[in-house]
Amino acid sequence: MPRIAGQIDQAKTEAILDAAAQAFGEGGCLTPMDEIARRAGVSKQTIYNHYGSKAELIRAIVDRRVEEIAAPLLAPDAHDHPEDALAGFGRVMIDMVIKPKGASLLRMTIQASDDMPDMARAFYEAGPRTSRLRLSEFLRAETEAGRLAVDAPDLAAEFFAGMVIGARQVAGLLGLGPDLSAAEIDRVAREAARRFMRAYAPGEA
Amino acid sequence: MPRIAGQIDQAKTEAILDAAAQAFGEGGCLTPMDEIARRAGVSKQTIYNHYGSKAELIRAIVDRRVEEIAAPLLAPDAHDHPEDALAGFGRVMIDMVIKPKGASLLRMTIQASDDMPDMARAFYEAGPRTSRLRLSEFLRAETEAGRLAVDAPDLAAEFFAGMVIGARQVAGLLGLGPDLSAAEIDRVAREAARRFMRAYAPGEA
DNA sequence: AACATTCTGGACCCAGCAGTCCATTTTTCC
DNA sequence: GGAAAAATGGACTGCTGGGTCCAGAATGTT
Repeated sequence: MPRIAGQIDQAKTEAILDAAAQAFGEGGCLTPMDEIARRAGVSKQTIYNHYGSKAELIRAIVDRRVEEIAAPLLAPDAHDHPEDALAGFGRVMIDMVIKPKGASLLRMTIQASDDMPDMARAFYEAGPRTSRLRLSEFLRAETEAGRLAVDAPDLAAEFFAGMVIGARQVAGLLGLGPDLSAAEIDRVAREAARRFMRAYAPGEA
Repeated sequence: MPRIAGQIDQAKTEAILDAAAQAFGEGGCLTPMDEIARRAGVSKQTIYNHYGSKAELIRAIVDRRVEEIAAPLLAPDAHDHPEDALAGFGRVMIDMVIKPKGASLLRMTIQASDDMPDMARAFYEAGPRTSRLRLSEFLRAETEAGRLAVDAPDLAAEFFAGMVIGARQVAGLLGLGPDLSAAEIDRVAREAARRFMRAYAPGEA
């Protein structure tokens, strides 16, 4: 058997995926396949050899990006002071939303959600949903440890996530730049954590 | 001069705009013009008599919807207890984000933001931006009156808006239903207001 | 009644783009 | 070197959808 199937595949597959992710991120899902091929330095036919259709390609991008982006979003570290743990968690969330990779992923998913509602749901579960769950778990644990007084962890997690993300997500979706430096990210995350601690401080009737 | 120009216009213009807004809201901006014509009970040519192109039609929809939707978002009433005022404001924000009109408007604007960045910016200024500003103004006034202790009103406004909106906005953009009853909206808004008050309560070092 | 204007509906043109086909070249294994 | 698989590139198909054109009908004005 010549050309052991699936060895060079891997390399080209990656190249195609990267090029497509970048192109779709910049120009939206309406970017023609010819351009993807051009950017990937690959013939159009080759794309169709690896991915059967544009829809499958998009799905592959979202699938990969979702795990890659959700990875750094670990549960807050319970060994820190809760305020520091929250601030760290907040920083990662802001990063996720602001960085081109994260922003364009959401953009793509929204655009494609009409034709593939299942993918949209999968994205939501893997992304926003799990981040809230992890945060909610953390809040519950801290409450049990007496360092916080959170009665409704899910809602509180929603609150904190909303605080740090704010309008930045929709601004990004509208193509309005990030306009937030690393220092500002840190400041926002810290302040959100501080205020959240106050809102849920234990030891009040 | 026969057929005084611009009288029957008005009625048809409205019909077209309504039909288009609904159609685009449901199926996205990719909905064909033929369907708009069909829904409006109007010939395609007539649409092009009123609006020169699809882009202009979209722009007209966004322009009208933006003011119509931002209208109920008045500044919180300073005569109420601040917590009640905030809760009321929060309810309106959630409504805005959840209701089909608001959700589809944002969706449309995002989809069209590639081709018309100026419109996207105008939407952002008229929508999210002004709501934050009004809230921020309110917080500043309440702080001066000694009922709150907000040091950074803009950031605090961002926090509160984020709390009430949370992930509901992106869920809506992904086509995942509202799944929030009027009672739940009220509960979320109240709880957010309560926690916010705690976070920014005056009289602490 | 005569006329200007708009509306209708349906054919029509044209561009862009997903996806296919194919003759030719390259790669990799035996 | 030779055969099988895969890649190339470029022509090609087919469809969708924006926008136009036009002949005739409807609606008004004078």
